[in-house]
Amino acid sequence: MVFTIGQFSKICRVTTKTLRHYDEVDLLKPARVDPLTGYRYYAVEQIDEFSRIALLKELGFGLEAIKHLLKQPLDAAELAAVLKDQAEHIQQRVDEYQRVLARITKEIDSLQRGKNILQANQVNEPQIKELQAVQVASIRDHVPYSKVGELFGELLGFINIHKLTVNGPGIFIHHDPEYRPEGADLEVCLPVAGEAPGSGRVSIKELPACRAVCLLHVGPYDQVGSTYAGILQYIAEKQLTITGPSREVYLVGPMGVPPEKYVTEVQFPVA
Amino acid sequence: MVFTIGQFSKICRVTTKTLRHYDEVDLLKPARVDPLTGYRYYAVEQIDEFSRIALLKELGFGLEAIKHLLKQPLDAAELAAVLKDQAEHIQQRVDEYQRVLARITKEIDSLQRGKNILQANQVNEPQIKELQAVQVASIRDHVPYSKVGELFGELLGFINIHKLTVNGPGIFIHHDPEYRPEGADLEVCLPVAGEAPGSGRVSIKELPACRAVCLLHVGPYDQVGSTYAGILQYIAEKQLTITGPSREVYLVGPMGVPPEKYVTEVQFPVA
DNA sequence: CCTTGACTTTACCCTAAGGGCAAGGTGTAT
DNA sequence: ATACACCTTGCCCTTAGGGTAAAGTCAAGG
Repeated sequence: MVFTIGQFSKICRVTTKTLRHYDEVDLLKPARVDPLTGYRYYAVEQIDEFSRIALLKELGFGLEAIKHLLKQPLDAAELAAVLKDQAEHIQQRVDEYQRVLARITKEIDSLQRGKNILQANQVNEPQIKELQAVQVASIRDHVPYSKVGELFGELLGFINIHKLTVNGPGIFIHHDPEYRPEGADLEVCLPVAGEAPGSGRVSIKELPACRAVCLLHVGPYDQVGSTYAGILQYIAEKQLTITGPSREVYLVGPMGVPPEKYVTEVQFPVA
Repeated sequence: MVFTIGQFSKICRVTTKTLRHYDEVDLLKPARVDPLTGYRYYAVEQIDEFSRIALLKELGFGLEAIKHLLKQPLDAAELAAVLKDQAEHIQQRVDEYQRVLARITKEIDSLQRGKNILQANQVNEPQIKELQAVQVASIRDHVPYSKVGELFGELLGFINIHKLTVNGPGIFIHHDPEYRPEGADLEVCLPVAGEAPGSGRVSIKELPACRAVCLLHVGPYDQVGSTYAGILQYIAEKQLTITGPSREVYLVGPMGVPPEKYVTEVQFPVA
């Protein structure tokens, strides 16, 4: 008993296009292909073969994965492990979407309180952001501000030695509650990927996620004061509470561009 | 204040590739493009423009949708409606994935009871399927079996007149509890898409979803008896209860192929 | 003035799972 | 012989960019 592709597609309730695709990717080859005409002919047993593929597809596997799963037979325990793994992947997807849903309802909410998200913001309006946790290499020390560049150099040396990868802009944390012209309690951080032990002055740690009021500062650092003032005024207006030391993130920093082009984001953790 | 694409990408925490892509699809064009070099230059205000795009993206909108959303300003009520609509779409995705999750856990379950899904089935082993609900045009009448072809012809005429589209194989429902050689209580159905009133003998209705024991029958109809026997034996073995009239689905039917190539699926609704 | 290195440009191919279409060959029935 | 349904390959399309290459541009240092 053998079927043409059209008949087989009706039996399996799929399009011929799909069957040709499966042929092409070696997932389900026809039992016979006429060497003269190229016509594909499928055998009855392939109905079952197809239905196993369809089952795996309903479980969310990709064609490549299905191919491997069908290639060599797994015993029940192995298969169960694969399925559990798959379930985890799907669960991650679900979690992602549910975060998105939460964000949407939050936005609808704030919309009804009169904030239209799509309205253009004033460029220099502070914004509340949810900062994500990030792994960094960091050095904390009491040094004058002018030495900050050297600390970043030290970090880069450490990162090179330990073969880590920098994956984000430099961060500068201001541990002093008030301004102190020299010997301030400073911490410089570079986001890194990879594992390494801290050593000497350098430690590997995680900057915790937090909510923060953020404001971009464009231009040289000597005018950063007004940006701080802007944030602090915003915090006062909204009656927020500062919950940690402020950070500066060097988005476009002193390498390669003149000071007027520096871009720094100033962040104050708040609740 | 104006930035090159690299600087702007750092400020916005996004790759240059993405910015070029947004340029290409007219989502975010640089404030100025040097006509000689093609260099893109972005203005400070575009940081805000970008952040609105990023926000919408976090809400799960596609780039095309974002473009339309940003093109003409919506008021709060309209925007809220759009967001609710979007939330519904996302919710559908979540539901789909959760159905998949349910299927996976079900399969793990049956795996632990010793059924390996990936094992090749006997080709003629009955299977339990969840049949989906489907809208059909149908005629029910007491006629001899030999007139069934004419009933399908009548349905096709109706479908042509009302400009419906057939979107599935013909279905034949056996309303008699036992065999009756003539004047049996038969119903023939064709799955259709579109809306139309029933008229005369033809009615538009929905075949309800159900669980059914299914078995393929390959070959001419006069040997269909053994297929019925196979199903009924299976039902008896598994101690299932028949919950409705049996159906035959004409997967590869009498049009264009000789009787030995007919493929029919026999289905018995069970609980 | 020249070189160097960082940065930028366009252009092409890739992703997953097919959908749509066109031009041309094939099978079967009348 | 012809009509018509069916089959073939081939090409382009979908999302949101990623990767790479070859070549042009920018600013700084010698």
